[in-house]
Amino acid sequence: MNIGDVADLSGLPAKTIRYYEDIGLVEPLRSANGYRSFRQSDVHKLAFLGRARALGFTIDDCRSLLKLYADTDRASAEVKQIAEQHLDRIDRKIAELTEMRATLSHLVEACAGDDRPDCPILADLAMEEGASPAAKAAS
Amino acid sequence: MNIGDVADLSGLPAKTIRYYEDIGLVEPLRSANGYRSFRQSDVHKLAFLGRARALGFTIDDCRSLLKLYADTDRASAEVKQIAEQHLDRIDRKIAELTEMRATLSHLVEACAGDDRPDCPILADLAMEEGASPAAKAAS
DNA sequence: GTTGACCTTCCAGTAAATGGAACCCCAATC
DNA sequence: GATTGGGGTTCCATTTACTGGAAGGTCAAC
Repeated sequence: MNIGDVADLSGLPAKTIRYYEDIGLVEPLRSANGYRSFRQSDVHKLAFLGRARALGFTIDDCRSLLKLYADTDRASAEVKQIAEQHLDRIDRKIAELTEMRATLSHLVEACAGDDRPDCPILADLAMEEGASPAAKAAS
Repeated sequence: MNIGDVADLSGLPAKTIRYYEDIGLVEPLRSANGYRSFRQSDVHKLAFLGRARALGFTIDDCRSLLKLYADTDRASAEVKQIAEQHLDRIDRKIAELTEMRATLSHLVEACAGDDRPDCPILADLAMEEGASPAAKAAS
């Protein structure tokens, strides 16, 4: 199978598939004309990668997950550990974004958003006197 | 003031401050010995940048915000628009992460995490028969 | 035989820093 | 006076995970 077909099947852009070969995630064969020639197993692996990436796993995680998938003697604990660590990363990120969101939405609400120059958002960023209480609390 | 002092005052690493000069966010003077010489206004600007970055604004947003801050004839609407767009970005990101989190935590819960090889996480990524209902629903 | 859709490689760029090497400056101490 | 230590300087490479684009080879069809 050529790269275009695999792209369609796996949902990954051809460019990304080439990149994945580059970094050693897949190793397609080559046809006589130099075209990459993908086996079913390559397609399967790429789809696996697509789903892992969609869940936010890093490429490094994907590498480990693929290795574990190939190893029928694996302990599910190893897989679970990777997933749990990723879950932690996600939770931390969500917490961070939620905090940003809270501060930012207070500021946005406080801003008139008209043609006058007075702006609590800028005032907060500049730590001016009279900036939002939230800003003062955080300082 | 030298870069080290400014780093302490603004909370930004010296390396980052140099980077910000590189991309034109600050323009410190230079002393005779070639050292950067920061004015109060530079320190203030850097602290502003630190807070804007902490709220997740992009460097490009920061550039715009600084420009607006400097322009006493600005309309607060312009500031608010930048902030609202950023709020949207944050919301989208949170939504994305929340979805990942949901799927992933289901999988993690379903995984025994012992020394046996059977693993719903891998099964889901590989779209094997018997993978989680969530995975099937998503397909 | 030439068009058009494929495919190839390689180089550069993205966002926002960060790490490190090699080297300069300055004050204090032996 | 030499050296040590803690600043500072520049420049280059690396990070993450691709993505865009240029220049060119391949192949089936009209």
